[in-house]
Amino acid sequence: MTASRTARERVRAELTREITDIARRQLATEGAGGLSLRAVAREMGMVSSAIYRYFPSRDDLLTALIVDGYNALGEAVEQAGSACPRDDFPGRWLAACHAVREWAVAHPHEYALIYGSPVPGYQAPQDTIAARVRDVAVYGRIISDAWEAGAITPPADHAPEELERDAGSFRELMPGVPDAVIWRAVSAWTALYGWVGFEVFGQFNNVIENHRTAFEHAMRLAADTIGIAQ
Amino acid sequence: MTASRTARERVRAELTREITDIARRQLATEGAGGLSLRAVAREMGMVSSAIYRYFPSRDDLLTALIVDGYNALGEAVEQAGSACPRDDFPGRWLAACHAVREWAVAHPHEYALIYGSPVPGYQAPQDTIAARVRDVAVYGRIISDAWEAGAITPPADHAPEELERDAGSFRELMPGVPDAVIWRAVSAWTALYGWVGFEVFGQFNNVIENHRTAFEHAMRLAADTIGIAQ
DNA sequence: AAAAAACGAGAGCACTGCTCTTGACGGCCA
DNA sequence: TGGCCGTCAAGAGCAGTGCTCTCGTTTTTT
Repeated sequence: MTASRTARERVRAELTREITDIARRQLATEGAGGLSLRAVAREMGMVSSAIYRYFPSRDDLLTALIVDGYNALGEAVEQAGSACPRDDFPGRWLAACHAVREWAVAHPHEYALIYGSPVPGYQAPQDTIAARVRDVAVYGRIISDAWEAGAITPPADHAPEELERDAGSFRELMPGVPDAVIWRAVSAWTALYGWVGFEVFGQFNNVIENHRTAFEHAMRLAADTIGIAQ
Repeated sequence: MTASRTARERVRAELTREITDIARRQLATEGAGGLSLRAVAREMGMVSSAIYRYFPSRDDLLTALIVDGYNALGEAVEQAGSACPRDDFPGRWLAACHAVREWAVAHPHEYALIYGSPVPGYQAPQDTIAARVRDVAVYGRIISDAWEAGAITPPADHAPEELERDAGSFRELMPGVPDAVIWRAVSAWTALYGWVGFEVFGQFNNVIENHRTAFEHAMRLAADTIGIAQ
């Protein structure tokens, strides 16, 4: 079966990959709205209708790029997290934060695709949910590791009772962690992506210059909120 | 001069307003990408080229909507902030937070326009910067009021020296407030808009149900970070 | 009343996503 | 080896978009 694949399926896989590569380049320069199937076809020397043999619609091509984006971001965060000693929880936290920020700054349009406003008329298919949690899983692991190791000072407050059910999805990512810490982690999470979004989408233009330093300071404050000893 | 205006300029103002109204409705249903000059013209019973007498390009129409959005959001936050007793700083903070969240949930596409990923190829003109700071000015005033009243516990840490210049823009919004508090406020600010963005853009779908309660809890934690006594 | 400015309508250009049909090529079974 | 079926690129075409230009008409100004 591999023999039969070699001929046709191999060139098909190659072309599919070439399409996504060109599309990703277009995405990086023009943004999601400027992604044009016809332009991709033109750059490949194909006629536009031929692209539809590989991607049934523009949204399908976009979906492929989104999944790639999730995986690329997730991989960057995973690598950063695993580069630190396992018991250096502040270090792992900061490394993961820097990873997502640096990836986002390097790939602003791809970041916009996965964490920005949803592109109009586009509905994320189920294929994406597997890859979309790779980054948050890293944060969850850091926090549950830290809690297990006693490196998180238990907060004085506790979460509102109404939120007991809502914490369910997060408990799976942070097993054993009490709800009060979970909600503090969620809050830090929103601060992280809120900052990155502000920076990538230009809200900090002409306001902040030392982006990295300011970001790290903010993420230290976020770690404080969680209770990670620094 | 008002007499001469009445004839032509009045119908012009009326038509301009009608165009933006229809465009805003289209924006609310289709999103920024689905905003079509031709569709607006069609709905007005005009021919598409006539629209260009009122807005030189699609981007200009979009800019008008963006400015309107900034003003609407800013007004909502201002009203919420002034509805509280002036010395109830946690109350003012929470009210302002709820205001931006509720406005964003009620007008997701408009929120996406002003706080989401920038629409491709669109460059925000200078006209917008006047209206864009109305909401953050409210936060700045709450915090500087609170600091002046001694209602903020001075933080133990201080900000990195490198960030002294970067804090400049924020100092104007929070006169008299020390840098350490400023950066805590910025961090809370990113947590606020990070949360709202997550909720509006669907990252919390199938994850959180009691949005309002969870949001308020997170904003209380943010107030803690700033040091606002609750 | 005459000149000037503003206006709506229409045609047209270049572009988009997408569909359908046509002809050619390549891998499979007899 | 020969036929056959599926896959493929190509082309034409449809409906839609932003935008430009011109042409009469209407309104304002001089």
